[in-house]
Amino acid sequence: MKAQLSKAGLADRLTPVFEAYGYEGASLSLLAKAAGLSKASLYHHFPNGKRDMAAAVLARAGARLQTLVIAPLHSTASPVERLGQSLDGVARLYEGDIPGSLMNSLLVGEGRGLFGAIVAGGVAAWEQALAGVYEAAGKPAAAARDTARQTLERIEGALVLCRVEGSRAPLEGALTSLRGGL
Amino acid sequence: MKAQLSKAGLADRLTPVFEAYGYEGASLSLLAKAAGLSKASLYHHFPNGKRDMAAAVLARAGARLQTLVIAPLHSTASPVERLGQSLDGVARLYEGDIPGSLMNSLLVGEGRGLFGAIVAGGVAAWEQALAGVYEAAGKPAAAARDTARQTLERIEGALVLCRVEGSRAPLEGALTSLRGGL
DNA sequence: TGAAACAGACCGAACGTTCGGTCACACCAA
DNA sequence: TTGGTGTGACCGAACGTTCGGTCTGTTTCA
Repeated sequence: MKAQLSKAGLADRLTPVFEAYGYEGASLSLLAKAAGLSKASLYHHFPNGKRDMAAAVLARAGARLQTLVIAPLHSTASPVERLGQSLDGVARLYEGDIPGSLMNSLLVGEGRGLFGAIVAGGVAAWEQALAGVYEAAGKPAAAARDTARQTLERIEGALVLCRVEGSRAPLEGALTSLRGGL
Repeated sequence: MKAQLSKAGLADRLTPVFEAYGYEGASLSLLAKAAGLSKASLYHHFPNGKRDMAAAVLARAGARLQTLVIAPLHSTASPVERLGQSLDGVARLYEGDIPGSLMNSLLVGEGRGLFGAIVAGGVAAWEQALAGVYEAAGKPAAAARDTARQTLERIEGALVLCRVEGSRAPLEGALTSLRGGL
């Protein structure tokens, strides 16, 4: 038998654990249970252990960010449509009843030294793409950068508030509000 | 010797550890080193261990939030001045080269179940006080609530970006921008 | 002298990790 | 068609380490 679960599928199963518990909080026991495998089997797929698992999860999240959120910003549609599709992508990227930001959780504690640079790269790409759309919508370059930064702040802040309130409402509210911002 | 360090002073020393590492990541070794005490001595001050320490740190942070950020919102000054003083308080509350949100770090993993309700209470009080100022500034009640929510999102989001970028700049930028929002 | 403050040594449990080995299946010569 | 061999997926059990937490004191000062 070749593989009951692909590496990507495995990463998908591990994602919610890292998202909810952070790098240090995601114990091998929790990860094994989420994967439906033993700890030893996890090492068969990720020879370098937890670091490898988190890296795979982060790579998967980066790919999803790229396709769901950033790619729509570069499409040929009108700026308003591009922003709308990208925000739809955000809603799909952060799914679930209590959405959590992997980027946020993974940067608590030890994870910051390990994955900080990767996360920073993804965020920078997102911010730049957003600024491009706002500029295409007619804003001066400096104002477009400011608006892009504000958009990121509001999305990430809303995700924090989602965890505080234990609800999806803050994210949905922020997205609705942001859609009207252009 | 009665006490080389008061409980509040001790909590202040423990704060950066919880802030940077979260609840699970903050090990007793790290906490003891930060306090300048042995693990056994920490248990003298906090009989219930890590839970007590985190609770003390959180209580201290709540008190600082109250005096630095929320109290100014309730003063007799003009709405614009009240907001300005409160944002100054935010800058002082989140000090340091790479400011971190204790509320955010502490809600990753196990901490959410332990302290989620306390944090949610503090945030709700902050949001309500903000909405009061925006309403006093002439906004309709619904719009005031929306603006208050947005302000919180931007501050918390900026703190996330501070950790991503390893810099204090996002917070300062957001505060400057928010000051101009009234 | 009595009590508070503190620390070294220690505990069972859980941590991340590794090892030895089982199992199901693909492949191939007889 | 069959039996032997190879291989990748998988797991139980254990590794050494560190975890949160406790015990038995010694020091310090009113």
